[in-house]
Amino acid sequence: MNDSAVEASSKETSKQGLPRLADVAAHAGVSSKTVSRVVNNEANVRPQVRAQVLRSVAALGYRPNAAARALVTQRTHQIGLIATASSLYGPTAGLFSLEQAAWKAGYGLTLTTVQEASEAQLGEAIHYLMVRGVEGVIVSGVAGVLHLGTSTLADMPLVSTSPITTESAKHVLVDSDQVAGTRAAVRHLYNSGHRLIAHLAGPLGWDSAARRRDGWRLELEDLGLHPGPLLEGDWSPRSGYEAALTLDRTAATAIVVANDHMAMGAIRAFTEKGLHIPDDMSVVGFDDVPEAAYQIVPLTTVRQDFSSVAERSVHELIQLIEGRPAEETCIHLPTELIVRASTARCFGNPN
Amino acid sequence: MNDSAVEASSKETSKQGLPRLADVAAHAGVSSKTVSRVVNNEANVRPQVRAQVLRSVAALGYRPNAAARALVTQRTHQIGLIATASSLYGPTAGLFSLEQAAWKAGYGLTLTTVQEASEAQLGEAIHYLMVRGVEGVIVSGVAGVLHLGTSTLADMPLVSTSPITTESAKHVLVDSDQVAGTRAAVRHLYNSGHRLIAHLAGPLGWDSAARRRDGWRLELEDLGLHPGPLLEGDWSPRSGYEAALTLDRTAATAIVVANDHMAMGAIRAFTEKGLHIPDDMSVVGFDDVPEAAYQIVPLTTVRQDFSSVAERSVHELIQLIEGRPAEETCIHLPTELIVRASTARCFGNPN
DNA sequence: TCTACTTGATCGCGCTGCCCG
DNA sequence: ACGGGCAGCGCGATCAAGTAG
Repeated sequence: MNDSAVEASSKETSKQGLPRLADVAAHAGVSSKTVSRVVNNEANVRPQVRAQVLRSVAALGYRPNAAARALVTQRTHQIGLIATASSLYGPTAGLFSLEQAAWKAGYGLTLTTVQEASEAQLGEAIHYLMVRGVEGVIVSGVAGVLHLGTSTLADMPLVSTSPITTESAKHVLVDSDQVAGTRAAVRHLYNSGHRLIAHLAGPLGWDSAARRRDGWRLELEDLGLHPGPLLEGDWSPRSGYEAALTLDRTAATAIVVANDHMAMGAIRAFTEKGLHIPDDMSVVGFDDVPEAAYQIVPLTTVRQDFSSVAERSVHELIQLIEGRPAEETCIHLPTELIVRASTARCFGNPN
Repeated sequence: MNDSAVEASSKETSKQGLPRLADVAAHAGVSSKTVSRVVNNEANVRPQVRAQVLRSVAALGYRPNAAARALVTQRTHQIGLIATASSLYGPTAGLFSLEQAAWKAGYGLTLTTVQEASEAQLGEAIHYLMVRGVEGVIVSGVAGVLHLGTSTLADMPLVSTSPITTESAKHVLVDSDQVAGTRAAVRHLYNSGHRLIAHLAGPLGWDSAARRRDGWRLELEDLGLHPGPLLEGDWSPRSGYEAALTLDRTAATAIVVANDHMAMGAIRAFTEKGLHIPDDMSVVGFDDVPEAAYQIVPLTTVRQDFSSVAERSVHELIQLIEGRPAEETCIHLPTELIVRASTARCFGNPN
């Protein structure tokens, strides 16, 4: 049997039926303050007493009441997460890492969603979370640049994957290095002989989409090349398919796509048009979703490390919450180019 | 000593710097109880007074303190979500629907994760959530059958996508009708002339995987057919790829795969072995992930309506929380077979 | 006696429920 | 019909009191 059995014995009371500090104290024959000391791992309790209290805690299945504790300490150890309501791979991939990192650090996660990154919706979301007592906020996978007007909002520790206009020492950006990601993709294509390199961007209202486009353009310029056609999708496979259908086959020999799912749609479209991947068209995705490696044409892509972003976000946020100022306010984590079979040497340009 | 009465006419105080009920009361020139009435929309407040209080609330930017309120009312309007830590499409797809449904109903969502569906981990997770004051729990995307031993756990309103052994009027199952899903897939293949129909299952420790396998087997039996080979993966594209590699090409002309991502891996494997999809092998997936329609061979699959499952789950949970007993304890929502290009008529069996 | 350690009584966090005028 | 006083939810903090060396 379980020695820490959670069996409700007969005596203790509480409106919820859960045992309280006082019940443990009575059971252990000490004062409630002593129980509090033990529960909070304070010093200056005799090992004997501590052990006895611990035994009573286990016997009664006592758990401290978070509301009461929050009321008196003014601390909730809760983090709020604001996400855009969508099942995009990127935003959801880091979610559980976020929760686990928070959990390890002793924080809980309260989730809320917004439709768009307007100041109004963001403000509403943050207030919603403040009412619930969160001590900091992570904004993940939200479209644009964040504007936070009022002082109470600016005072809230906040980590975001999008840049924030508000001047505040309590705001930090943590994200993959999008620019470096598409730069690497372009360089890979260039080294394979491609000179006409298109880009299929995500919705350019999203900061991450804009930054991926910038990386593509910047690298091309550094290479002395003119940017190829620029298309725009909405992250969905369908939009990738539709955008790729509009691409003139003579306009590019390769395309950098802003995420894997649009890349899959694009490959489907190219295939329908009779182009062979990669011989007639090289395609690079972004994200490295799990199925990317197992497409009929395994996808060359830029891998993002979503867990690292999540863990770093939680880490930085907790620093902020606990009053340590951020050392860097913009943290870009590396991406990695994964070369598979959707890119090939371009023989049109034997370089 | 402390003339705490009327110090705060226009200078609100509180440890967090946030205004309290008493500050609003002072500002509006009423008692704090009256402010409480207004904030909680209680009756018996003159419109004039109500308006004045509302004005003060707005002027001070007052938001009620959730911890204090929870402490006294024993209600938090928080729902806990227990999920398995993984970025599987299914579990995450319904997540934001869950949050939005909860939000609409006036509840917040607290997230936690478990590694496996053991009683110990689940009990731990539920306790973690109880401490945080959740009034009900949704268990989503967790592997096996749930065993909840102790009485405090059995008393917690709980909605799950997995069956629960515990006898409790407060536990409800809401999920897609997995059995009907794979049954429909098998029937579709049968109607296309297939007689050798294999199954690539998810990890059979997962209840949903077991139920999908059952549907496959049951339909086959109803059709008077022997079940074809049964393979098992772990939901990942890689596992689908590896499992499909082991399938003897004479053993089946079609395969029902327990999710789309394994189906993609399987298609990749078949393609490598020189089989053409769908001519040499028909493949049916499960889920209808967004990219399924945009594969080079668009995937025939069984669509699950994750938002409906999520919304229904929240609905049922709130019924339970508010003391209305469940009318049904097992709710299965319909799935839909989406026929695309990965299945074709089997000419080996001209039927 | 003094110091170091250990324990307990009392109060109040911000809010709502009860009961009163 | 309307508004206010007061108690107390469960916990941690303060400070005083107790025990041993």
